[in-house]
Amino acid sequence: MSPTTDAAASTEVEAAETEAATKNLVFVAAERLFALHGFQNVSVRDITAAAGVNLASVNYHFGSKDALLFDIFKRRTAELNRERAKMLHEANDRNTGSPPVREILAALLTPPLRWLAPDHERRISLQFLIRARSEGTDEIRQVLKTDVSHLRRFSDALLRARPDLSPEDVYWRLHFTLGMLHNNRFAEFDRLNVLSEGQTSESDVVALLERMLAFAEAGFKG
Amino acid sequence: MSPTTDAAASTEVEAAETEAATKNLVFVAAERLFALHGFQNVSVRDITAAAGVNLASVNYHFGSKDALLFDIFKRRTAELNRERAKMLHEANDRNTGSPPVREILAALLTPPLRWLAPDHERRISLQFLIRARSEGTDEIRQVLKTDVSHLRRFSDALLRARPDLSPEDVYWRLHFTLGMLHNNRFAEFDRLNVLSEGQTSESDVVALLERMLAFAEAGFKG
DNA sequence: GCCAAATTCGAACGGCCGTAAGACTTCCCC
DNA sequence: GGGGAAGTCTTACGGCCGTTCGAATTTGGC
Repeated sequence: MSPTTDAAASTEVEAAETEAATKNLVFVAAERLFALHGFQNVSVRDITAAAGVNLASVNYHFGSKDALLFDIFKRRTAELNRERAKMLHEANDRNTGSPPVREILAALLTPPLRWLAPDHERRISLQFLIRARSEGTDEIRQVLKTDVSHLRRFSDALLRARPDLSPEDVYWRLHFTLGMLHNNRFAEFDRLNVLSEGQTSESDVVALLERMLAFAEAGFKG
Repeated sequence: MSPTTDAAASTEVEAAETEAATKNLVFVAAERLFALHGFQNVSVRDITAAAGVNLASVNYHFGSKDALLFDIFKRRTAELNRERAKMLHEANDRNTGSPPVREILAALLTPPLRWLAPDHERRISLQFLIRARSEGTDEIRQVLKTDVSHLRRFSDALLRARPDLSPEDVYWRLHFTLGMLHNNRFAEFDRLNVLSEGQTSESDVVALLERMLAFAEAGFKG
């Protein structure tokens, strides 16, 4: 930012995320590059060049490249989980007793699929999260393995909705449902378009959510 | 192999794969390391050290590290697709008219899940394939996107089994089913064990196949 | 047993990487 | 407006990377 500290500059509408300027520039540029090309294929120099900041900024503001990745992962995961928890909570309020399976699954799948919409502000964040889940550092993988408190909310809810199922049944079906979700990166959509010879114009994420919900709910019905 | 060219050495049961000795050592070591640690995290030096061969072997026998990866990918993909095609063919023979959905899905899922068995010779190959699918080079991703002839066999079969479904329905549900499958790397199993607090002793792949088939079949029933 | 081709080997090259050190600038509070 | 903290900049270090080259060695046909 140029040294013009005019008071008029405060009229900019750039939302709340403006704590340290360059720290945020790095954060956003890194998230985008990681999401598009993968962690290992993006260098610190790529990030700082894209952000228009100095090379040393990453290590100054985040400590290391690994720590930067972990920072992005933690923040976006927290955001996504917050939206999911809110929807699950609302489903609980809407229903006396346990919500039906479909509403529980909707609370799990709707937030990430909303993010996936072409014009959504968090579209790149979801791509980042999906990638970080499989390509991330050992630290990230450790968190995914050990911190299951978030998922437990959903498995508990599903167990209450379907007390006839064994916990193992619920865990596996939840696992399958998440597999369906995590498979939705860009390339796969393309494959779909090739398979269907372009007959489908379904970049419409709402329709995709409906398909996924129907499939997963049927899987739980069995 | 030591220079003992005894005729008795031919009694070894090492199957067919013995064309160039070191070329195969490199192939096997690279597949294992790529599967366990990812393409980017394994150096040519790691591979040749694990294989017990000279550093230059990779470039001499395969041309480059990328070409080595692509070579492994091509061979293992062909093997897997061959087994799937065989099962689909047998399902066609078993049934007059079109095979039921379950048998088609079984032809798709059984081979990779068989490979996943703890003592199976191709266990590491499947981990490699799952990893290459998401972390591979642009060349691999290009093949996955454009070469859909293999998957088309299955979508065609499913369309014949369920002529009431639109092609789009079939494509998406097939996509979901593959997502369930591709999500089965090692780490995820661990998460399952944590979630279920160790109550499940289900490293049994047969039971996993049954669960996946039931879930996917139900998804297609809807 | 010889020769040419195929393979293996040791060594090194150029390049990009993450990170750190130190000088310099900006900001803010007293 | 002086001074210390916070941030930015330039520069470079050490290290690992994929690949290559020419020499040494092994192999296979005659």
